[in-house]
Amino acid sequence: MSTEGEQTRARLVAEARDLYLEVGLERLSLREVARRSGVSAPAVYRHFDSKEALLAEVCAEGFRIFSSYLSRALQAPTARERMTASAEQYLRFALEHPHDYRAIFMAGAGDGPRVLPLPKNDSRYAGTFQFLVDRVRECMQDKVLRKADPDETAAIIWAHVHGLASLRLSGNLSRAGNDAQFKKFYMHAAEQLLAGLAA
Amino acid sequence: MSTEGEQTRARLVAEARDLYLEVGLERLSLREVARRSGVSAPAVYRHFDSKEALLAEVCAEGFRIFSSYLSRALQAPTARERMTASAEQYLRFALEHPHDYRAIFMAGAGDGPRVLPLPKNDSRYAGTFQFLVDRVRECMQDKVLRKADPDETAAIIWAHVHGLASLRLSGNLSRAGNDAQFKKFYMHAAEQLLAGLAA
DNA sequence: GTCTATAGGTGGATAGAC
DNA sequence: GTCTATCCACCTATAGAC
Repeated sequence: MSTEGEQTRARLVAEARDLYLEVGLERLSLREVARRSGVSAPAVYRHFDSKEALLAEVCAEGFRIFSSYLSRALQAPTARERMTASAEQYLRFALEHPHDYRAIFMAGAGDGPRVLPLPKNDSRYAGTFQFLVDRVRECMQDKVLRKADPDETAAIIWAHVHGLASLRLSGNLSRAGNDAQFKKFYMHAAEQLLAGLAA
Repeated sequence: MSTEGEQTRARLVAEARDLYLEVGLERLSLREVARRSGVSAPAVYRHFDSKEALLAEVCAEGFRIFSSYLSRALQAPTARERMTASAEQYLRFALEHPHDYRAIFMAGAGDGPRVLPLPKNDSRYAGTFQFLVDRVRECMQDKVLRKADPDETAAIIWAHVHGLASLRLSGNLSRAGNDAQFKKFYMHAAEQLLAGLAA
């Protein structure tokens, strides 16, 4: 069971998430979140230490959704299918949750000014990379991929799917048609990449 | 020769650019640009209609630098070398001008809220894509690349280099070592991609 | 073309009553 | 835990004198 306080907290996170999906993290204000949640702005500070703490919750939710997409790829029977399914799920997440994808993988990082509450070296990024490395190792064991440094091969594959997702969300691959046509295109592209990496 | 007014205008663009390289476009304020330029904030409006107009100049400068990188690739003697040199110059630009690369290719676009003054369907993006398509056509004529839809092949290559650049700038390919090591890695990666697309 | 002064707004965060 | 009231910093942009 949940106390009223917990309900308010959950409401705040949900409304913050909705607002973030509308206007983006940078344009999200605590005042508006509070207004939509039916409480006053200062009340937010009874549940979160700062705006950043609230946004961290919003990001965490996005990451959980992302993880659920990736984990679906594990149900495929063979190593090769798990590999292609991972790429497909990754791109599906990007297309179906563009704001989350943007926040997680396209937002400023590195030496630029940080807007998001995701720390630069968040372990969840390493987890994503490790997931791909594991899929690559499986494929190498099954001689689907050529034996090589799994980290390097995983990086190449990640760059490939991230590049497709990122350019698509930026509107620079609009020539590829609608999402259904784009999906067909990127599965075709994935096959060509695998051909270059095949055993 | 240049009037004082033109000098002030140039000074404003230069200082805006410096500030943008420090704090990013979102955190750039006209007040600070004016302060650094040695003029008052309202004076900016004698040279630019709005903040956006000033930022458009800053972005244009980044695009000009980007173009100068790409054009260097045209000096290579063969189609295949022009192709790989294009990828190399693209990635060099991203590594040597990370803020510009971020502003041009990684910033919010598509359906998200726009921060930058670059319009969604700016012709300069189409120009970048066309440049790659031209390189691909050359390679197909020289039978370096397999005959296929040049647009599709160019998109795959662009996604590949953009993915590498983007993940690198996001800090997600830090395992690849320093920039020199990373450069070696991505030239290696490019070879593997070309192998998959080769005739 | 530049200035001072200011309008008019948004934002995060706090104080203190209840 | 929630409220009202408020502080303080910052922003873009304009008005009008010089």
